[in-house]
Amino acid sequence: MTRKDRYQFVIDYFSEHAPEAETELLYDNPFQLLVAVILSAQCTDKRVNLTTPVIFAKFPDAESLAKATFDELFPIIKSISYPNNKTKHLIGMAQMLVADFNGEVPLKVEELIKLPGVGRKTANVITSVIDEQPNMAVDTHVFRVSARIGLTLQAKTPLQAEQQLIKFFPKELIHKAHHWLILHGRYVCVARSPKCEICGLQQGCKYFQATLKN
DNA sequence: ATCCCGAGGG
DNA sequence: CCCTCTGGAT
Repeated sequence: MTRKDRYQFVIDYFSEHAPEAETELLYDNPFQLLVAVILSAQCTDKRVNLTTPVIFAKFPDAESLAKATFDELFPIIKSISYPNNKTKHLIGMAQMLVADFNGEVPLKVEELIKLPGVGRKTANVITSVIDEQPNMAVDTHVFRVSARIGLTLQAKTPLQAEQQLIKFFPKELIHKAHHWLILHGRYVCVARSPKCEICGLQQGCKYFQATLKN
């Protein structure tokens, strides 16, 4: 199977079985999504979703979060990974939104990555989810699943994987493909003992074909 | 012991 | 390139 065929197989499968795939992070506006994605590093979406409503009840927008003190915010996100860093990042991020972006979330990757706590992956999530820009956020799930299936070849970094994925997925499907791969990685193609026996991608998956030989 | 929608700094 | 941050779930 050529790589192009593999991509088409994946597109056909998910178009039929997961046409509605979207983020599981809860949010009502770009600001809330940005906060949620910053918190999501090395943490489950489920836990993020338990935390963000408490934050937004007290700090509903960039202006209020910019005025928050460390000691006000830290206890709320204490049970998330890296609470120290994330507390500083969230407040700094809100302060920069107010200072440089009129309190609004910019929708350009180059501007987003200037914000504290916002790297390439987060910037790609925001621009693709909010604005459907053809950017592929490569997180741990996308990286692992793409490598297993054979969508990416010899990708050693998330950036290399991203470049391959945006080259082969049609532009208009990139923001959707991101969620296909995330959700597949979360529920089927999990890191430890992937559930190949219930996976609909067997016939197009490099990893499954390789394990068959054993 | 390993993994969860990573980012920043050296 | 490496390292650190660092809590909860399985």
